[in-house]
Parts: sequence; structure tokens; C-alpha cells
Amino acid sequence: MARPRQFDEQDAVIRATDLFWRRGYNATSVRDLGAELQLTPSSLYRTFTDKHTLFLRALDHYRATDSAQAEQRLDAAGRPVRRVLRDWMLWLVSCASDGESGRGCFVVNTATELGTTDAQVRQRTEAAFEVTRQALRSLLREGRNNGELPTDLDIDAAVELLFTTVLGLRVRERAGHDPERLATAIDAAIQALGSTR
Amino acid sequence: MARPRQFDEQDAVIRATDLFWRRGYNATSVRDLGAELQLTPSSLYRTFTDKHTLFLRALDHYRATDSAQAEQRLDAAGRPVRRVLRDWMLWLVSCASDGESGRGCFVVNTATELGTTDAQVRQRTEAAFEVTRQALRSLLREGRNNGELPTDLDIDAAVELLFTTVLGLRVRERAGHDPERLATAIDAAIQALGSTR
DNA sequence: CTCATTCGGGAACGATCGCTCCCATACCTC
DNA sequence: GAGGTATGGGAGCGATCGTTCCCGAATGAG
Repeated sequence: MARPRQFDEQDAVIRATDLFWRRGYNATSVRDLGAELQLTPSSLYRTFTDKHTLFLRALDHYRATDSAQAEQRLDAAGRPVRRVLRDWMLWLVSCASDGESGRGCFVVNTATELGTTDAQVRQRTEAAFEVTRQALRSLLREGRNNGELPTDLDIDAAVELLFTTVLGLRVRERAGHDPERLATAIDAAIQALGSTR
Repeated sequence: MARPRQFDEQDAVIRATDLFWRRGYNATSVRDLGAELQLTPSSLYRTFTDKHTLFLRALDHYRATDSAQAEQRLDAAGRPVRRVLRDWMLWLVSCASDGESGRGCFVVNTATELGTTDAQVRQRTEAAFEVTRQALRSLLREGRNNGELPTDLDIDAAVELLFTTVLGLRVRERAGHDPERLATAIDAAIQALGSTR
């Protein structure tokens, strides 16, 4: 029934995610979004309700694509655990640098910009964080079980350290820090897991 | 000559720092600042030129007080290096929680919000980061020299790991994460330094 | 005291903010 | 084809943005 859309809603969400990711929530205006998504204010509001709702959509899309890809790359699937972890972290601080640099992580940027002020946003960032922690936990458990990591490794402590390190790496990538130094930090974090094997 | 100020400029900078710290640059309006600093727009602009310049003043003030205090707490002065490091990191994630929580680190918040877009801001955040790294380096060197840390400790790598961890801790404090988990991450980071002594 | 100078207070500038409304247009259903 | 419906385009809403200007008040210098 009625006239169909002339734009792809999913594509619009992708462009919105990119813009929010680079500039943050407050620095991105509805008119910026309109120009980037190539749709008028009326279409934008009819489709996405308002700026805040579109931002939540962008966060959800980021989690369903970028975050999901990160989680997938953490799946060992028989490969050496240390290698998987190292490649994963190196990818985290370099993937955003393809083409243009300093985007960091959309979730981390959002968490620091909005803090705990927005309940809906916080729920999503926390969920994204928890997924990462769980993926790290699974990987470390697998490494400990198959002997690649020390049998007395404190998984909970290692997860907290690695997860915290990852957040720091994301901040540093956003801040434009030297990739070699980030690589040094990554190797040090992995070495902290212990020396078995 | 002429009429003197009725307000304390330094006190105004302190209040401005507090506001920028909590809300970030873009989310803080000049009128918000005026209400907090209890001065009219004309006084604000006559004294601080404009919003951006006042923000730089706030960043400088933060570095001269909070950052300087952090650096000071990293000075071992004969105390055990691990203990100094642990107390320092615990203080980092708890000091901002006195009274009101989730402020994180003003420098980290700024670096993630503005990224590398603002040259004047970036210069200041990078300078603050470098000070922290140097303080960590000095502490680790002292620990290695007096036998508290392994003699074969890779100082550069350890600095990168600790510094990255600290940034992650700041993000997590801002995000309202459980202090106990942050403490777990801190202990894991220190344990990663090695087991001598 | 006089005067130049800077102050505090506040109105108001143009621009932009997030958002709404209207209408001709284009499509699906019947 | 006719009718109902959601679309795209765009003017424009009130509010707020960062900033400027003006003016009476208060002060130090001569």
C-alpha cells in the first residue's frame, strides 16, 4: 500500500553509524545526517522517529556488524590461542585505520562521551562490553584446557586485564598513537598470560 | 587602573574544568558555563576570549592540578614499587568517585571526544599522556635497579602495557564499571610485571 | 574631584539546533 | 481508472547556539 521508499533504510543506518562514529553524538547535527544520508528532515524523522532513536539504531547496527566481526575473529577454531589473541588485538587497532584513521571504537567513544547519563545508551554499551568479555573468557578457557596457557591461570583476572587493555588500545588508536607502540602493548599483554608452551 | 574583577579568575577556571570534565566540550554550552561560573557572557568573553580558549585553559588547569597530583603519587620515594603502582591505580579509579561517580579522566574523555581534529587540544592531551608514561618509566626503572622487579624486565613494553591499562581503567570508571573488577584488572597488570621479590 | 578605563548586567545579533507541518507526487489496492 | 496512503521536498516552527554590543556602575591614577 502507498508509495515505497526511494532510499535503502539499512544503507541510511550504515551512513549514520559512520557519522556518529567519527564525530560523536553531540557534534553530529540532524542536518549533517540529512546531508550524509541524502534524505530530507521529514523522511529522516518519519523513518527514525528522532535523532536519539537513530543513534540507538546506529549503536545496534555497529554491534551487529563491527562488534560481531570482532567477536568472530576471537573464535579460536583450533588455531593457537595466543596467535588468535594477538591477531585480534592488532586488527582492533588497525581496522579502523583503513583509509581514514582515528575512529577508535564506536562503543568506547559513546561510553566516554555520554558516560552513565543515558540509560538506553548505557544498556547497549554494557551489552557490547559483556559480549567481548565473554568471548575473551571462552578463548582463555580453551587455551587453559588444551595446555596452551598455564593451568593455574586466573581466568577472571586475565579477562579483566585483557578487556581493560583493549579499551585502552581503542582510546589510543582514536588519539592517533603510534601503531608500533600499540603493538608493543599488545605483545606485553599476551606475555602477561604466562609462559606455558 | 579601572574597575577590578568581582570574581576570582582561577576559581572560574576550576568550575569550568569541572563542567567540561563531566559533560565534555560539545555538550557544555556557554550559558551552562555562565550559570556555573556565576558570570555573564560579557565577562566570560572579556576574560577568556571564547569557549574554545576557556576549554584550553580548563585542560591546562587539569594538567596542573589533577594530572600533577597523579604524577606525584607515582613517585616511589623509597616505598615498594609494586605497592606504589597498585595504590596509584586504585586511586585513579576511585578519586573521581568521591561524591559523584563516572567522571573518568578529563584528558581521556577529551581525547576520545575530539580525537585528532583539534591540534591545540591534541597537543595538550599528548603532553599529558607523555608525562604519565615518563613517570611510569621512572618508577619501573627504579624497581628494576633496586631488585624489586626482574632484572630482565622490558621497561618499554611494561610502560606501554601499564599506560594502556590505565586508559582502559579510566574509560571503565567513566562507564560505571564495578570497582572490584577494576581492582582485579589492576592486580593482574601488576602481576604481569614479573615475580622477583 | 575628574577622568579614563574596565567592570557587571543584559539585550540582542545571525546562525544553527532538533523537529513539525504542508503539499504535490508517486505508488499499491481495488 | 479511481481512491487511499505513504513518500520526498522544503518552508518554517520555537529554542538555543556562540558571540557581540551597549550602557550604567565602580574603581585607580592625576
